[in-house]
Amino acid sequence: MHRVDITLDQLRALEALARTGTFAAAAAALGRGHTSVLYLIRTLEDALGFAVVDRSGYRTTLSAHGRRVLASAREVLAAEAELHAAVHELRAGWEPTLRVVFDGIVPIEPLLRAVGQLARERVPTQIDVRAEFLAGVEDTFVRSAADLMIAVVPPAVALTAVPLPALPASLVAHRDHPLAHGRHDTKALRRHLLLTVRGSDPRLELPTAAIEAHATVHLNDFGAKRAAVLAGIGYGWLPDALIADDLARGRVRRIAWTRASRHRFVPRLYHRGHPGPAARRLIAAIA
Amino acid sequence: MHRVDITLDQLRALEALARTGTFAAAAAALGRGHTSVLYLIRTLEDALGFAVVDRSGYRTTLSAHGRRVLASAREVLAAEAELHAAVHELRAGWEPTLRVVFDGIVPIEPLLRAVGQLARERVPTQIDVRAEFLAGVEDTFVRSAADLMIAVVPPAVALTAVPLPALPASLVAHRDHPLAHGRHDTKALRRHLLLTVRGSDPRLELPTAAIEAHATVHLNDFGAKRAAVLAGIGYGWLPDALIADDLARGRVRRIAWTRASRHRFVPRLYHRGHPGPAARRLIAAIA
DNA sequence: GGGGCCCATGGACATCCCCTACGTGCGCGG
DNA sequence: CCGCGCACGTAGGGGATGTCCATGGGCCCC
Repeated sequence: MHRVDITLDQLRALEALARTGTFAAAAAALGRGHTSVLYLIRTLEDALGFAVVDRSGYRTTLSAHGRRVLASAREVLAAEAELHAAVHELRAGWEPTLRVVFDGIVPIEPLLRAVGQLARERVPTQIDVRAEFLAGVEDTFVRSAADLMIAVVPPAVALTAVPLPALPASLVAHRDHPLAHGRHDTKALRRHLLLTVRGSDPRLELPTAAIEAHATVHLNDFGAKRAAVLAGIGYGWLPDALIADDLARGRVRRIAWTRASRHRFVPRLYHRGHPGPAARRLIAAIA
Repeated sequence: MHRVDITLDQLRALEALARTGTFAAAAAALGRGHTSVLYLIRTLEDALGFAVVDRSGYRTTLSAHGRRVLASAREVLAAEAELHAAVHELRAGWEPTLRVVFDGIVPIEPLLRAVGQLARERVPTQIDVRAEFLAGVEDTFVRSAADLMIAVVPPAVALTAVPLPALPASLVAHRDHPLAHGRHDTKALRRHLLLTVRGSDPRLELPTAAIEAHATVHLNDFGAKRAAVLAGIGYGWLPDALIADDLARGRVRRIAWTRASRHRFVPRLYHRGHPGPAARRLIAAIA
């Protein structure tokens, strides 16, 4: 039976032999004596079970089998080159992984654009981006030991923060909802269904925190919340960016509450002490 | 400076270590003593320039760098597995390459379907399909030492042939062409422009071979020839499959020639003495 | 506290890999 | 036609390399 081990050295020898055409030139390209290449090719053929060079003529050429093996060998060597490139970048200081968790309430385009840019530059860093909502952001940030976080809820752990553009939000209801027209006080609001995302956090300091509505519905994300508002199920805070169209077409209306019908979420970009190069690039691109 | 060599053995050790979790189990999976794995990982770290396992705890785990390297290592090992698979198939008798040249006049679907099927089965054979026309088919067949050929012109070299369904063709002209209406003899045809593909071959035994028209135009393929006919430039033979729609809509008409206005091209599948498995599969699928 | 794992080190040793030296076959030019 | 250059190939030796055995020590769990 054949030996089944294949060595990268053997594949490199095959590649050099195919590229240069002769054993001697291949050996020169690899920086070794030509007998070394002879040995490598011979042991490669031993492992493969068939010849890769045609020795029938007085000058050797690659056999058809050899050319087929060469094609696969180049794949392996290309993968090895990728590994080397990644290793080189890692040695230059790039962090191997970068986990980002962000609040789905913020516009996603700047973040994705920056991530795409990094990926296009073949940075070795594996970037893992995850969307959560409100308090869920910090939960997964600490649970998965993430590096960056874009959160609206101020986190409990100590982190350095970079403020991002504020997100105006409005307290809205469907136009057919009783609260959609006229002016209402807190007592009036309390009689209707308040929609929140994942149990809105007191740290948000929303004006509605004191309402303690008769009934509250906790939804998973703002998309579901918007759908619920559009269905007339209840009322609640929604970011203006999400309902600009709905407001313009009159499908939903701001509630004229005696306290406030507008609020500004202030998302912040949080990171730990000393971000790596990829994290710095991402921070610079977002902030 | 670090050594820059990386060995497949080292990558295999890293992969086994990541998969099993401990040096001892990795060694067992690789069928060697655990010190061998220790050695491989140590020399790998030496080559990389950074640690791949985190030895700070009392149980070792992969470091973040190690996980990143592992991802690239798996790519290399996957490429190696591909190579092994190809080698295994080649040893089982599959030919490394299969060159097919066919006449563009024949319908291409059955051939492409068979090629796609082979490719889907991850056959190691590199399949190279090339379209030519008439005599050009045999030219490239002998020049590129191809294995299979679907030709309409009978080849000069001795090959075993498999007949394929005949391709009816018609002698046609545009409806506004003088030959499109009425009955014409050979002398009448000779006064008009005969369109041919790549200097039609006498071996085709077309009835028009004796015409020796006043002027003949040699085109590169039947697509161009159909376009020339539709433009009213001349008349000539076109396969019915190509002009079925044109005939139905009356854009082109069969020429009522006193000799014949229809012809049957008989394509044949030619191959050399002993086709390999991939060639046999292709022959069976087409014929 | 002891048994069971596991990592780690050191030394021995067989194998492997590469080199030097030399031989052979072929084409080419004087 | 015969040497010369080039390229492939073999033989043998020696140093590097990879693997194993034996041993030690740390930590968890019972």
